[in-house]
Amino acid sequence: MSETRWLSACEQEVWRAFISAADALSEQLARQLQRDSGMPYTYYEILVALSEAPDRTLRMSDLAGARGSSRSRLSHAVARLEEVGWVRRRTCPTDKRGSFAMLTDKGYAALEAAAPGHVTEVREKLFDVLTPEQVEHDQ
Amino acid sequence: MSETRWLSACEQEVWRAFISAADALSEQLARQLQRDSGMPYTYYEILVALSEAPDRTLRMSDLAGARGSSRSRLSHAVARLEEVGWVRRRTCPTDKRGSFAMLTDKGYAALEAAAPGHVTEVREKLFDVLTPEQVEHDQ
DNA sequence: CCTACTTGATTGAGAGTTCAACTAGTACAC
DNA sequence: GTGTACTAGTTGAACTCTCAATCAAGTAGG
Repeated sequence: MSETRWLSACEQEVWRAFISAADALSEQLARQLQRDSGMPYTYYEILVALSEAPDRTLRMSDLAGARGSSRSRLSHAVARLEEVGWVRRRTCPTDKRGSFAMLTDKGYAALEAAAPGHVTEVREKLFDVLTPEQVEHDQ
Repeated sequence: MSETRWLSACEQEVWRAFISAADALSEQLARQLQRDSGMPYTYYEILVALSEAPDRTLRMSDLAGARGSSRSRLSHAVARLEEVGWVRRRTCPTDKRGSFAMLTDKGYAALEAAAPGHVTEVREKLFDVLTPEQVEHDQ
């Protein structure tokens, strides 16, 4: 146990500004999605990942791995998404423990409907408040 | 309804990198606090805000306003914090609708115990991976 | 073969958040 | 003063997330 390296006043300021800005941003985006499209941000991410996969299908573990999500979280989420008919599960024929999640047409439609509002929000809340130099710098 | 201004491939990359980094960071910090001190990050923020207030006391609405928290969330949170004895409520004598939240000695002790681990995590996961120039730039 | 270990995924309980009521007290106008 | 609107805060239900436990299926080692 070494001594704690406390933050200087300046570091604390940077830190608090950063975390509160980041939190505020992701909260606003989550709220917009929930309000306008009835889905949490994490579900949107799942739909996006599936929509970009071949056959709109991914193994559960790959889907969990892609986002930093736990298996358990994903399992609950996909269960919910299956309830609303946006995703369907299939068991893997070669490894019977495994499970595929597949985006349904209905799910794809839901994603298509949600995307414009979300992208617009990302623009307004992130890119429109950054200068092009800042974007370049972040890259 | 105007046309959606979609993100360019480059913008999308910046955006995804940003959001996943920010999420990963705040998740790690939240996990560390929960694991080592048994409190969620939002509760830690409440304790910090109270600890910095005169008499370690704040009106509920001020406490909610300081962080971007909803009244409801704060109400539930303070109820929980009262259960574990870290915070006590007092009604406001001049406005009987109002309510004060006050950090108890036990709550202050819990905060003191949690702080070193949290600050160390902030250092390791944020400042140690940034160059001083980057910190300066962010400021 | 058969036990032991690992892996893919699910389940359930407990906790925090949100949204929409709802209570109670204050302010302001007529 | 009395009705109306607003403000402070709480409550309950629905939902998501986490953690630990569990199950089922594959993989080794003897």
